[in-house]
Amino acid sequence: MKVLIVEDDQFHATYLQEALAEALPEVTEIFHAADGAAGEEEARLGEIEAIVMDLQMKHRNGIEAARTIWAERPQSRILFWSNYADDAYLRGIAQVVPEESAYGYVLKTASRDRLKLALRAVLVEAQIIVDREIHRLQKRGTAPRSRLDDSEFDVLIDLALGLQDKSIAERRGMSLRTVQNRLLSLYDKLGVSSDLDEHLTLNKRVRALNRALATRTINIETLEAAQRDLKTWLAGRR
Amino acid sequence: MKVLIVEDDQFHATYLQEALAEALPEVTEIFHAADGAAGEEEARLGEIEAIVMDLQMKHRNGIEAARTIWAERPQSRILFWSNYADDAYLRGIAQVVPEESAYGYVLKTASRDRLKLALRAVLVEAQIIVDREIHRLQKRGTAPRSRLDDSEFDVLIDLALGLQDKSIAERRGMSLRTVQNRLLSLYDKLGVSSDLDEHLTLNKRVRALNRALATRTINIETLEAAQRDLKTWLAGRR
DNA sequence: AAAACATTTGCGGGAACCCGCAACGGCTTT
DNA sequence: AAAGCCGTTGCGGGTTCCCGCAAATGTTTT
Repeated sequence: MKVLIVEDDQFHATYLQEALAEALPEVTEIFHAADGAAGEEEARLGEIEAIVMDLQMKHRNGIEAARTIWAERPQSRILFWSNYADDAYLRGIAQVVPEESAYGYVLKTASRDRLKLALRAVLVEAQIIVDREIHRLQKRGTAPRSRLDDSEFDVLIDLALGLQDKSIAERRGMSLRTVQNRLLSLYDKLGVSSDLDEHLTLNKRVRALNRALATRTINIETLEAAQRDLKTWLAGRR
Repeated sequence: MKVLIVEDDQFHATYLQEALAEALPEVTEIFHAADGAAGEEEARLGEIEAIVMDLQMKHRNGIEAARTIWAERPQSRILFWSNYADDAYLRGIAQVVPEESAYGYVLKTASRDRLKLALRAVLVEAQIIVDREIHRLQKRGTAPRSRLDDSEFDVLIDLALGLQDKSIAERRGMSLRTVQNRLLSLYDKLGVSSDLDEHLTLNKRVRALNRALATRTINIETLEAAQRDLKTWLAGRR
């Protein structure tokens, strides 16, 4: 079996390599790429369908790389290995993972045993496994009071890019007032006006973005990717 | 000479330890702490004045730890060792570094030689040394078109927290209109309306925060720290 | 099929925001 | 001292935003 490691930190890459050798004796070859673009290339050339992928990398991040890899070989198994338990990453992955594939999400702080377990479960057994840590990120009470649904999330993205209500309505095919309804529930779920002093009225729009970042509902990579999407949408609209 | 390493990633900590041993034979003892709070404690108990500090750590980040360490022993030399070339970090450090101390900023991607050089320059020679990488973060044209001055930066922080014009004016002791002038120059410097489609009008407030994040002028740690500052200001205002 | 409930949409109004214009300092130049 | 420059402040008006109210439409329950 061939496995590809996509990871830009040298230490973590060698650690992974060792764990991989210990956990999966059936592995015959280990390839290594240091960023997303190189990872896509390696996977294509080597016809590799078992991949361990770091998420935050310089030029092209792990989710984007995964998207093109899965587009070419939907049955690829990918284990994401990340520093952070950001809900934003999980959401990004959920949007690109095809039906017939397997994936996993392990934190870099996980024990070696747990990593080895995940390696076997995803790469060999083609199971889906997600670190439980991610589901309880209640640190400092900074969790949204209830999970955003997809349409709310879309509006949040557009808000975060700086679009105004009218443009969001046009882009998402809703009426102006419906967009505003979504915003209201966003403000509620993100806890925009709950914390801090109650006599202090805030700019809800900005505060919503602030809270979304603080709760790790979105992160900077999300924003950068969303901006690229917006650009292609704008280009196709004329 | 005693040196303290504050770093929560085990691999990076041992790598640092090796580099330290190679670069500085005069080092007699190496201490290690895995997060900011523990680092402050170690420095206090061990009376250590030569420190290598990671910036992004779970609970208490490197800048906050540095602030309390420097408050207790202003002559401490601290070498910051970070994954990212964010202007936000440098600005944060510049705000807490006392006159009589030395510090440095090295990226984790720097070569071992450069790291060793920085270790000697800061910890032994008490020089100030900053990785040049930070000053040219023009990647994808995402640099502010001109550097923000301190008062603009203050307003940016307040904007990012979600304060509205009136509250910013009160907090910073300016008139409403002056706050708005600052905002205008912020919008200009951050390139709020330049990119994307020119027929698309944006919500400037949110877009400003978006751009400030994209250009690494501020980051999530900045926001979290700023929010704590705001809370104490609110508490002291009644 | 009727009733109960949820979601979408339009209308309207008060508040906040963006920003041009002009007056008023304070500071430097001549 | 006069003139010129720059940051600050007030005023006013056009836009956008936030959101209550109520009608229309869609969905589930009985």
